[in-house]
Amino acid sequence: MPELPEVETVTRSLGPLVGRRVVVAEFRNLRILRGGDPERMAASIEGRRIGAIQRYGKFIVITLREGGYLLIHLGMTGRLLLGGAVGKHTHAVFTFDRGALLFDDSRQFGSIQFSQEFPARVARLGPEPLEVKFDDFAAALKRRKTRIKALLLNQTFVRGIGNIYADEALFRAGIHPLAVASRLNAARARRLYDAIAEVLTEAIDAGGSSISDYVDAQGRKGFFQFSHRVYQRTGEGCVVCGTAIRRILVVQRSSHFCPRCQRR
DNA sequence: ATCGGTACCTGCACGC
DNA sequence: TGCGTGCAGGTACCGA
Repeated sequence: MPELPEVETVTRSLGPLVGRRVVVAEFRNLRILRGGDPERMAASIEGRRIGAIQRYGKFIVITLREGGYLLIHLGMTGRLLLGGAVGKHTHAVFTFDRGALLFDDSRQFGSIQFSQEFPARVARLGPEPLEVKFDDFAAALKRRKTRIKALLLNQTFVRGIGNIYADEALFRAGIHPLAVASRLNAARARRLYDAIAEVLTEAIDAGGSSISDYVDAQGRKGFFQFSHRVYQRTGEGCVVCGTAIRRILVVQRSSHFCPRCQRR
């Protein structure tokens, strides 16, 4: 489900929570908790009010007005829902003075963490792809010998790009997923930089990609999946040249590309 | 220091 | 109908 555009959409849809006071924090599955026992965590959260709700890459950081931070990652299948029924995969429930927030995650790759200080996991991330300067992006590319697809997925390089948007950006830039990052010339670096900004902006405007069951906190689906040009289109014709889209594995992840538009 | 492979979990589509 | 296989938006950890 959630890469930068989806997490951005979810974060925006959490707006109604700002100013609400947490009455009860209930953790029903401890696997998704990071650091610390559930009782102490709940005690730290209960009674505090929601301040800013911000996205850093694929992380959501909720600042509590009386101190502390709630860090939420949606993993592959995590959802945050404003209200609704507790289900089989509901792992946390936050009840507010008005309304409730449920954390649902069938694969349990997501996580919730409380920390008094600004979370180190977020501090370690690379820059936002929509904020990084081209010169810094190009210079960082030059320093890395790994394949470009792997690098785009590396959250310490840029934060927020996942498998869908890596493939879509590489297609728009005409770059093969196995191209070596340090060997991309300035023109190709520029095309990639622009393609990343373009695809992420379009996807945010579309409310993200709803591949299976992704919805924002108010249950709304995104529709950027209808604009995917290569992702999960293996065997279908390229929208530019008609050549069949191919799928290969790069660092154990599916990579979809057009063998004609994205030459090595 | 950087890189690639693997583990972590559940659900679904598919072929037999 | 059921069973096995492969695949799925994620990160963290391990060894080379």
